[in-house]
Amino acid sequence: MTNEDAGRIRPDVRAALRECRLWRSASESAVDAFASSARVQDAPRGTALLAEGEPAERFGVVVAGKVRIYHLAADGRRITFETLETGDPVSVVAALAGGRYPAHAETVTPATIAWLTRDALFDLIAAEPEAARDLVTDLANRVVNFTAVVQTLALDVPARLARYLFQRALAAGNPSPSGLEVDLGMPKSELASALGTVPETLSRAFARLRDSGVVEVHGRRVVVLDVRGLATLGSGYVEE
Amino acid sequence: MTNEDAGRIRPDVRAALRECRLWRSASESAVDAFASSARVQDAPRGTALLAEGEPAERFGVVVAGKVRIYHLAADGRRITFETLETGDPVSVVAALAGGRYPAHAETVTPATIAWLTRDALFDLIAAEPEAARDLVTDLANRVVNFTAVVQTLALDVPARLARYLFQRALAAGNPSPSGLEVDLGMPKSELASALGTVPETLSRAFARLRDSGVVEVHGRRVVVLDVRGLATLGSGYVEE
DNA sequence: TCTTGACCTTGACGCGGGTCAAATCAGGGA
DNA sequence: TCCCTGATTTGACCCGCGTCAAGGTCAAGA
Repeated sequence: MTNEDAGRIRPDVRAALRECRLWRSASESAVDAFASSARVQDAPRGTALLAEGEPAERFGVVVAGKVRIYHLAADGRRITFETLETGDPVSVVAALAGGRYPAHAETVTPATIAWLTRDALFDLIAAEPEAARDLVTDLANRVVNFTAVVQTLALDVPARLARYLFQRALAAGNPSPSGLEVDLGMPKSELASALGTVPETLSRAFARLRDSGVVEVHGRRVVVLDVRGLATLGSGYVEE
Repeated sequence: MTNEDAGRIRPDVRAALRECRLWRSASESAVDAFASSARVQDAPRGTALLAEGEPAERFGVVVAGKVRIYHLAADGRRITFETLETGDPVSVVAALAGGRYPAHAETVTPATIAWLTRDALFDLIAAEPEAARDLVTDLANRVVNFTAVVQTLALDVPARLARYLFQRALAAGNPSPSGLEVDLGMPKSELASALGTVPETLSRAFARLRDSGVVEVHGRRVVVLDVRGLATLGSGYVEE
């Protein structure tokens, strides 16, 4: 780990902090002050950044690279909660809650992390009410998302996959002659983990969707032929 | 629903708002101002307070009674997220996130709810930085709790039950000759829903724990004979 | 062309647990 | 005391999915 001189803020660190949605409305000077308190870590791929159960004394912001947040179940199975990229905060909720880290974090690629303290963040929101509002809104959205995750886990795997593809198709689908084309952007084994299952079961789920005629699968590229059918299989939420 | 005159704050409403941990550090005057903006609803048992999917325009605080927060899965199964009592906030995260309610809420007993607006809460935390800190901490704790819920759902039902009984035994167990006695305080069918299962499976889980010799079951009263064994079945976390 | 290895797919099998149905139990009222 | 209603328990059955094992595909490299 490298300690940065407060007087010299790395441009990539400043940019990443500026991009972080937790304090989007904060002033430039507040972010700079914040950035100058950061401790920057450049880590190779596969580095354990923090371990579940440790006291949560600090939090991070991803400056570059990808970071995986996951839980190791008692039987050794790994549940991936999320994969973080530039500008995303790492374990900020644990640090704010003041307890212990509820999950592990490790780098998936070579990555740079800026580490900050809970108190620095409290100072920031005390000084800038707009930032407090950003932070509260973001935390509230996380809770809502977790609620959705719990609900999704009640669905079977094909439905979870359908819901995932539906969201991806709407958010990042490229129109093509036969339908919306989605690039998974990760190995299917990775997707399986993100959906809370294993590659074999995911493979069968893809086969089901293919046989139902709602998607075509070509390696990592998936063509959604029937968006509405996909939404139905994913149990509703056609709205919006 | 009854609109309260701003000049006359119902004492039970004031007390409930005062008790709410979201703004524990707020001044008396701030809470009174907040309380005077509340709209109070006295609802009989079984009243639907809000429905999943509706725009989240307001949030509530339970003044009296019990409120169940739950999700209806596509197949009609009901998943109870939590049961709220006096001083607990209702759907405050949805209101803060500004989206739609992620779950249903209904009264389990006759209940009184004080309804408040998102803007009133933002005004409160803008005026009182300490309250902002309370709110942020509480939201962060909710996220951590949800993380724990997701992890718990990865366990089988006997393990989930063991974990639940372990926590209850530590938090509210009465020493008795043979061990810690815990009163479930609800029908087993209710407990089954809270643990994400059905009464039949819960009954079998109790039978497993009984046959293992870690608990005795007498209706709603459970005597924990072997706290350590219970913790082991619940997959660890003996610490603390 | 022949490896080698990463990734994906398919089949067989077992277990957990949800569902249906029936038996049992518990409490309240006439 | 007897009956009725709701809660709880038990047994039988089925389905989803995780696991183990066996290919299959593809690309890089010798």
